[in-house]
Amino acid sequence: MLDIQILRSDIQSVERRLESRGFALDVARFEALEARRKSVQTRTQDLQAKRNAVSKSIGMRKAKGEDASDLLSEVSTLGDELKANEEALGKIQDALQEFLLNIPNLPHESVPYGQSEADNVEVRKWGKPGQFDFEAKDHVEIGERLGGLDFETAAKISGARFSLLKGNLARLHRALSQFMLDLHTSEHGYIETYVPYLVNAESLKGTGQLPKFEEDLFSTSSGYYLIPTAEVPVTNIVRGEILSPDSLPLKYVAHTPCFRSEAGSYGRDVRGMIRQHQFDKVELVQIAHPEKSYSVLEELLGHAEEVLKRLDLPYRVVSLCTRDMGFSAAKTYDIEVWLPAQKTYREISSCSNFESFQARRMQARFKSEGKNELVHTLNGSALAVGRTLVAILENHQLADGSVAVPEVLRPYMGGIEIIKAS
RNA sequence: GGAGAGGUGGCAGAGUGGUCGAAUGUACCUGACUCGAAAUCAGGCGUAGGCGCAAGUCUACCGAGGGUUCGAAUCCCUCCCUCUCCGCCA
Repeated sequence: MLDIQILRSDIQSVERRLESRGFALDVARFEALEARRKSVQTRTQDLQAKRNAVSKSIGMRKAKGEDASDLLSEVSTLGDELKANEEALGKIQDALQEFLLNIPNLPHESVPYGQSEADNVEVRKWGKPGQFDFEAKDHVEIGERLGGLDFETAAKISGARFSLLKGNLARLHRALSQFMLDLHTSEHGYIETYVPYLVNAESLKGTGQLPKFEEDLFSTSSGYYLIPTAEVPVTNIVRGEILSPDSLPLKYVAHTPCFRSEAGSYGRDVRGMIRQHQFDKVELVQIAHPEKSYSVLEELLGHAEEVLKRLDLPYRVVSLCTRDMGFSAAKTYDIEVWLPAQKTYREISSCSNFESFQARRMQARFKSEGKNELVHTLNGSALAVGRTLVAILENHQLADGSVAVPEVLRPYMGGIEIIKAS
């Protein structure tokens, strides 16, 4: 959520900056709501002040045993007008709140201007896409031949866009998340967390998924939502809190499943486990001092990249352009891993600085020289586990259809070096 | 799931219709005393918002949301959460 003060003071520049990300700010509507708010609020508060003053006098007279009937008749005429004003004010404030909740974040000045994915700017590349002296197979074929990847049974159990892993591939999947958690806790200084996978609407509003993106979420009959990312429960740890400045930055890591209904994505990535209703992710979250958040973003990005380096997976980092960024982000880097079968880089991580956008929704603050100031929130996948599994199968495949296990994972795999068909 | 007890400021804890944004204690900040610290004394010390150049002033907030009343922390309704006991369960 944006600070309403900047809409009041400089709406033109807000409009311009939002236009760069394809959002048309309804300036006229805002100004009309504000004008009405101002007059109704002033009137309401005047009436409240008057009522309070008279009521207080009534109390004082009654305490002395005096008659107060003149005051009672005086204040009774206020009632209807006050009630009407209070109701009107409530409606205006709800409308303003809804208006604000549906405005995306302002892009940081360093974000490249662009219309689509094609305008994202490559920041760096690491590793060389492997050369295969045989036809590189995709992960579906590799996995099915290894007997560890079974979409048909997953479809029977649940439906489309679910997967079933077995044997060494299931173990590899577990090894990946263990490895990632261990790396981030022991070398990068994150605190491991275990969090709820079902959350309330307030938390989703805090991180920006609600009210605008309800259709992307799965929900339960009892009013809970399944988390679309660990960002939601982990970031909401600080919702409504006032932190001490020396506790910053808070660094949390969580391994969770993520559930996305991906309405509207039908037809995209229908094959394989690239786009699923359920996938695992190891997520990094930092709660940072506003002055430090951009150096924290670089650091967090580096932590995600480190996973790929240790797994020996070629990748590149791109800075998302204005139109490609998510609703809540001020700046986002995507990490894309090389997939030999598709002969292209595909997203495997997304690292963002939300500045105070989520913090304002959550009222997450810290004490700064006696005053409360909003924190900045950041997060990044490090990494999406399912897609990492895909990348390993494809990049480390061997001519005979087996797959080499990256060295750092072998301790988690009971020393297995090669996954062969069973 | 059943029965009961609760939710008040950073913490503890008063307050059951009126001058209560809220006693008191404690923590914290400032000042005095001290070479310094402790102790003591004095003052300050919640959040969000409106109006105002400012000084300031007004409004709202006692788990959340409704209601009764001239007036609600206090009464009524709904919901959430915590604790105790029982049941069930991993």
